[in-house]
Amino acid sequence: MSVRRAQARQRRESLLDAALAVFADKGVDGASVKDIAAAAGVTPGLLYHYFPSKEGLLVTMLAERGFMPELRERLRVGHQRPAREVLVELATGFGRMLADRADLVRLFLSGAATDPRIREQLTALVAEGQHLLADYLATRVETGELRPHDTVTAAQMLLSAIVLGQVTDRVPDAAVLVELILHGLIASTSTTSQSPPARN
Amino acid sequence: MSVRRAQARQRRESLLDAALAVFADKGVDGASVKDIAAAAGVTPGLLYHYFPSKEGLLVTMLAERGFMPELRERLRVGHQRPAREVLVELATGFGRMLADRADLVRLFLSGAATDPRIREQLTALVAEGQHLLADYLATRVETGELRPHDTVTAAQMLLSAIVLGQVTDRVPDAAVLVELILHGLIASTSTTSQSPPARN
Amino acid sequence: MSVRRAQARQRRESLLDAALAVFADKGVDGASVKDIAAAAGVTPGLLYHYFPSKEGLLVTMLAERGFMPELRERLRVGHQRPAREVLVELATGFGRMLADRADLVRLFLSGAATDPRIREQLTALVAEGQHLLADYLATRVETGELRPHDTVTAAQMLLSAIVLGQVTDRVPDAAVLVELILHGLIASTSTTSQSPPARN
Amino acid sequence: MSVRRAQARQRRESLLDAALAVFADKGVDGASVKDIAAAAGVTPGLLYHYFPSKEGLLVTMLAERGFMPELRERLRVGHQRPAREVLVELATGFGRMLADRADLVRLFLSGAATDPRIREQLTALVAEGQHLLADYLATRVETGELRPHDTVTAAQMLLSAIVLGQVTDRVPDAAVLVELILHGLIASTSTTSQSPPARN
DNA sequence: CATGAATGAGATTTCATTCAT
DNA sequence: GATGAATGAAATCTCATTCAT
Repeated sequence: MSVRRAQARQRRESLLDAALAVFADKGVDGASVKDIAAAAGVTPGLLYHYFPSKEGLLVTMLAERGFMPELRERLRVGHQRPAREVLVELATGFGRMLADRADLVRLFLSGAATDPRIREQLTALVAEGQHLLADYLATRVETGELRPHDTVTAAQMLLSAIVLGQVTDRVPDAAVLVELILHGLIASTSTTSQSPPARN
Repeated sequence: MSVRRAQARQRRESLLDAALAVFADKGVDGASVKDIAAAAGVTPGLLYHYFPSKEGLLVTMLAERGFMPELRERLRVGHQRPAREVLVELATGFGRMLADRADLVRLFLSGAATDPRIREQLTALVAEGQHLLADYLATRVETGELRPHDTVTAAQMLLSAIVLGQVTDRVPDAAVLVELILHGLIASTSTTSQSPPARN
Repeated sequence: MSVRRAQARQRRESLLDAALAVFADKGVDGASVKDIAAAAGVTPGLLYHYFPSKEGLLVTMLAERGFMPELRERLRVGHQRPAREVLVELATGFGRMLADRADLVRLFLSGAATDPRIREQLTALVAEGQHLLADYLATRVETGELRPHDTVTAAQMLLSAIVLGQVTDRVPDAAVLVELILHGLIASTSTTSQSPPARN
Repeated sequence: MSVRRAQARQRRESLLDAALAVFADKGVDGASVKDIAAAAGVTPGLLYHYFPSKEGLLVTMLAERGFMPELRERLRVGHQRPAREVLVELATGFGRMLADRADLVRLFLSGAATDPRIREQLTALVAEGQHLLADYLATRVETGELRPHDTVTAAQMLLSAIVLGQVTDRVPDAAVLVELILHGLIASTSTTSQSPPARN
């Protein structure tokens, strides 16, 4: 009985993986149920035992294979550590994550135009990302490391540059990016002289 | 002779317009050739007199209705005017342009995932945009208004924030954005002289 | 389990039969997929479950309904029996076979002009036919019944006359044909003068 | 006025040539009017000034570009010359002609199955060819060079071998072919022993 | 659980022919 | 004569989904 369950879960996972791969590769509309089933090593009919429809498979896949979990993990940075360190780390890691999951990135891009569900997820994703990063920035403002500023917009700037850089194959250098950002964020005039903007 | 030609050109334009409208409305895959032809007041067959395929129509439409011309116009900013003024103006205008043509932005992004020709167009677009803006920044560096810096990355940051903001419906405030940017760019008081981390 | 399989095979056969009938009736281009499906009592879509395309159906049909098996059977003649008897029998039977399946002959010839796979099949068929007949002739040379000669060309002559005769509706008389052939092949010396069986 | 006429005739010829080439290349159904017009360097519309329809163009082309004239020329052999010489010459020349006009050969083959007009032409062609050759053979019978025999079937054998050889890329050697034929036709008795040209 | 045969609706594309210019 | 825009009909093929086995 438990074996059955395990097999079943396995199948489900296979299908989700296959769905991600094939959707990313051919786009949501371009991918046929047959393609996905084949990629998962099953027959089309079986897909309908695990998911109600192609649509349902897409939704579930987005929920279970989405960026959210990893994104949260990655942005749960130590709020006590200095900004430059944290931001460079984050920019690097975030960029790498996007590169690692190029599948999903492509899918989001191609799907955002067409599919309201994907669009929604993308928006939520961006919102959450900005929010988490902005929160961190706010704590650094409180410590006095950073000057008061519109942290959400600042977060947006950083993340946007990384995401779009990924998409257009013009990945910016993390250190440079952070350096540029920081010189608009650090709260002092003369402080700067104490910390000669290095570049990793 | 000329009348015929003119009418033909007209038809072609109609088809491109219809394509833009219908693609934007239903997505590339969701839009049928029949839909587009109907929107242009034409039989589906005629579409193939003017374009080789649905895909070809999409590519051509993006090329001819693309942002390039307007982008160039908009970035051909007065190189003598001060940065803050110019950048706010540009951020505002650029953002508005994208907003006005949100359809196109989405089609570009989604198409880029599928069609290499569209990806190429998009890449060229981004490159050109960054290049033009970076050039302007460089002249301001020369005048001493801005400190030496990696102008390309700076340009990318500004533009990315606007574009992605558009896509995710989180348009940043132009003034705020520029203010943030500038505080890393302005060749302010004494700091800069001490730390001239240039690249460009 | 087996029932399903059997039914599926049955369907496939139906489609092949229908293809042969309809192609023969209307020509390859004149026959629509719809026609063939209808003739098989099936919806057009199903055809693509069994065959990759109309063209693929044609190729497969020619391969599976082709002459090869029967040809081999027919040419596996008794190598011990005298030439005249064997050849007349063969010419008659071969001609009859072609006549019975005139449709197939025409499809082969016309398809060979278009599809390389069909051309290949046809070439193999011809080669095999010549080879088998030539082999038989060679054994008769060894027994001394026939004089040494280019057996392949001789085989080609006989078979060509029958095939082309079929295509152009000018089927030659088997006995006459063989008689003509033999009088160049028989190793005798003066026999010929004794039996001048003319016609015309 | 005469210039116009000349140009018009030129156009017509171009179209016929183009039709032959394109029909042969793609088959009658596979060739579109647009293809043919393009191959002739004109627009589809113009084709309808010179011919009533695609069908009409085909018929006219077959009539004006058919094998008949050349075939007749080639078979109008000197009836006084000895058989071996004439037949070898003829087999060689005929084979070469078919090779030179591979276009037409292919068209006849592919079209014979579908198009009754082409079928008809092919039949007529073969009939005429056999007739002409048979007539020659008959005169040689009268001179005593050849023994009495079914000259039509003999002619058919020779021509079939050449035609099918052409089609299946197994062109037989003209000399060998004629040698084989002759040894069934020559009215001699002991000749055979004098010239036992074997091959195999 | 799992298969894969079957369907029906619809999508893209082709094409011979006509005719205003 | 010559063009090429325009049409309408049809053809090939795809696909999500269902269901008997």
